[in-house]
Parts: sequence; C-alpha cells; structure tokens
Amino acid sequence: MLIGVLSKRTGCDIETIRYYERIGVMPKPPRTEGGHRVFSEDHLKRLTFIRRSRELGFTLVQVRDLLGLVDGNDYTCDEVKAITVEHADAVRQKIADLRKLKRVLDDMVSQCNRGDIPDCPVIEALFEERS
Amino acid sequence: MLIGVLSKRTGCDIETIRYYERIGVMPKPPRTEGGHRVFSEDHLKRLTFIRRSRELGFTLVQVRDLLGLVDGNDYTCDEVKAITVEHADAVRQKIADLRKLKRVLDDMVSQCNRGDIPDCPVIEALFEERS
DNA sequence: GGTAAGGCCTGTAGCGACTACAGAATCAAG
DNA sequence: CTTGATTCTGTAGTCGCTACAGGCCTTACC
Repeated sequence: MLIGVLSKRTGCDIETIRYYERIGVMPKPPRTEGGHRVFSEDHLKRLTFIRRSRELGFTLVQVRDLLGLVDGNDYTCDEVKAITVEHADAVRQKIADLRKLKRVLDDMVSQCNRGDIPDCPVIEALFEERS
Repeated sequence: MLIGVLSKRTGCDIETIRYYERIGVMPKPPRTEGGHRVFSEDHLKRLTFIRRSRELGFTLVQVRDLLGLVDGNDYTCDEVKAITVEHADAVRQKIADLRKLKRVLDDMVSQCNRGDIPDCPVIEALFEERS
C-alpha cells in the first residue's frame, strides 16, 4: 500500500504521515526500488491509533508514551489509565476556563445594543485591567 | 518608563512586549541615547488592551483588527460586536468539542478497573477507528 | 571618577503539530 | 513509449510566544 492509499484509509494527510515518520512515532517503512514508501496493515493500525489519540486531544508526547507502553508489550492498565486521567483533567480545566471566558464575552456583547454609535462598551471593557 | 517597569505594571513579559513591537501591534517607542525603549502611559494603556484581549482568547489578528478600529477612531459598536460575537461562537464550539471529548475519555477510564493486568480497554479503544 | 550589579539591547533559534510549497523522480495505464 | 498522476526530498511558513548568547547602558555606591 502506497502513502496515498494509507492517507485515504486513515484520513491522515500525506504530509502528516511523513511528518510522523520523521519525528519517529511511525516506523520507517520499506521502499520500492524507486524509493516510494510501502506500508502494511500494521502501519495502518498504528497510524489509526495515533490519529485517534490525537483526535482525543493527546499530545504527540503522550501518544509517544502510549505507543511506548504498547510497543513494550508489558504495560499495565494502571499506567495507561494514569495518562488518560491526567489528560481528562486537563480537558476539564480547559472547559472550565473557556466557560468563564464565554461568560465574560457574552456579558460584553449583551451591553452592546446601541447600534451604530461609537463608544462601544466592549472596547471600554478591553481597556480595563481585570475582571 | 523603561520596559521592565511596563512589564511589571502590565504583567506582560519583556520579550513579549518586544515581540508585539516587532509584529506591529505596539508602536515603536522613542529611545534613550543609549537605545533603551521609553514608554508612556499611552503605551501602557494599549498594552493593557492587548493583554486583556489575549486573555479573552482573541487571536493577535483579531486584536489587530480591534486596534485598527480603535485607532481609526470611527468604529461603530456593531463592528466591534461582530468580532466579539464571532469569537464567542468559536469559544462555544470549542467548549462543545471538549465536552464530547471529555465524555469519551471518561468512558474509557471508567472501563479501566482491572488494576495491574494488561489488556487495557483504553488501548483497545484507541485502536478503533471512530466513536 | 571608578566599578559593580543590574537592566536592557539585537538577533537568532526553538516550541508543537502540522502545512505548503518547489522541483525532481517514479509509477501505472493505455 | 508516452502521459498524467503520484510520490520523493528538503526547506520554509504558521501562531504566539519563549529562551538564549553575547554584548551595551544605567545607576548606585564608594
């Protein structure tokens, strides 16, 4: 399977696949005589794992860690769980932050009902130091 | 006021202030004979505006747009509102995405109660293609 | 006036996770 | 054998900073 096929089957951009190889999360595949990469089903499986992890917001460092556990083949559920829980916590924190932000933005917008006159309350709010 | 003072009064890192000047969101300040930057209260006001906007998650491009309106001095409330509403929408979308994500992560973790044995359900889930 | 400590300067490179080329080589189909 | 699609390498760009290195300037104290 050439890189274009792998790309289509995983939904992962060709450039990104090559990038993953360059940084070492995907192994270097064998090549044709002309130098084109040839991928196997194992490669597909691994790339799917990476994509899925990224979709779930894991960083590439975390993906590398997870893959390290999988590759070592001696991982325990607890190790994996630890990485996942840590990530879930980070997501929870981010959601909380964004909600706070959203409230402030909505507040600002709600004061904005004066149509086309200047002296916008949003601008004034942005010149304030805190909230 | 030298850059260190401005930094302390705004909470904005010195390197960042210089970066803002480089990309043109902060104006080039006058200098001492020796070449040190000298800032005024206007600079402080502008930097506060930038910081606050960034804290609220506006991109620097949006900040530039907002500043453009302020600088032009002929902005209308509607123009500012449009930028803010657009941003608020993006934040709303991001929150929704993260919540979906969090549910998946929590689901995965909740299946993870087998202590120190291998065969982790999280890993298995990551090898799946969708959810 | 001398000196030492701190602050400031420029320029460059790095982060994360890609994305976007240019210009050349290779492959598959007809 | 030719054509057109695919793939190759290598480099540079994105965003919003951050982190140096190796200097110069300023200020306070003696």
